[in-house]
Amino acid sequence: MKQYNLLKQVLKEKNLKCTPERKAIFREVEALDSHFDADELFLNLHKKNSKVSKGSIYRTLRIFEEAGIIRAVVFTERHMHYERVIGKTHHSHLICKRCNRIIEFLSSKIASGLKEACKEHGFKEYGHKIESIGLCKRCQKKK
Amino acid sequence: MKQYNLLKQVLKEKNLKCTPERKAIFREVEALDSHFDADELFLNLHKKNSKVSKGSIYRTLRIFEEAGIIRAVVFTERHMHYERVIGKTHHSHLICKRCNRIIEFLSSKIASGLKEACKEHGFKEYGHKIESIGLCKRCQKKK
DNA sequence: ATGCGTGCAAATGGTTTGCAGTCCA
DNA sequence: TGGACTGCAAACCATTTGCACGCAT
Repeated sequence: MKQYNLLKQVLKEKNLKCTPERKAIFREVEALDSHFDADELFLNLHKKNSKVSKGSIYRTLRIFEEAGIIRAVVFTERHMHYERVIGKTHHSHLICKRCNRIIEFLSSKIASGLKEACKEHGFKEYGHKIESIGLCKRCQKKK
Repeated sequence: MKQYNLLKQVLKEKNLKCTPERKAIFREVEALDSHFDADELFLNLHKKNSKVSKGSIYRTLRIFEEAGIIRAVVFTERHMHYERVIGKTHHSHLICKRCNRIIEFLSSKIASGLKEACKEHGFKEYGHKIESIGLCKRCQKKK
């Protein structure tokens, strides 16, 4: 028994259908607490015998992103990464260039600074990403 | 007579050669005040009869990015965008989802919030990107 | 001289798309 | 029932790479 209420609501708003494939992807996204990409999703789903095609995954991820269920985040490599938005606090990222580790953090200063800027420019914000690139503590010591 | 001192210094540090192609790309990057992508660079250079190949442009952009001369910024579309870092203040972006306009802004609150977070996690920052996605003033009125 | 850098073109690979069949609503 | 979805595979397209030649050092 799963809570697909949110999913159904989102899909209904956009006049889209609630298919088993979309449910499976939604379930998997909910289960993942860290960042993920299309390929991970594909592999995870296949391990669980939900054989959703790559095409459908890409199509669905776009829908979920537009609906604000997930957001695109890191682009160190050449493909897209996502993270769930729903049920997570809005945080920023420190990304280690060496080991690719991602440290999440919260900052009220940054949040309020951003809010001020939006107000000043009459900008209506949907979401944001804040990413610092550098070396994590561990990797600094490595040389 | 151009100032290639910075370029030469950067290249020497990495044991790389200062070729006419790299000079041309550097000159073009200096001339551009707004964001750009590899293709724009390619077209601009060809208009000016500097026939640098796409391959070399991509190779050079990577070098420049690693050297901190430029940085990668917006990814609304499926290809990479860059902006010059040298000679520009460190700013953040408000990106309009509808018209793709980019508003640059500065915030000391955000800067200090980031600095705090780095300190707290022992993170050595090389650079960061701060991007808000939403609707600009003009596009909000459009409907 | 010599080996790094370039142009060119072919290869890559994540993502998109067209199509025919399937299946929610 | 009928249009929306899916799987599949081909198409896309920005970026990367291999190679032989050319030039900076």
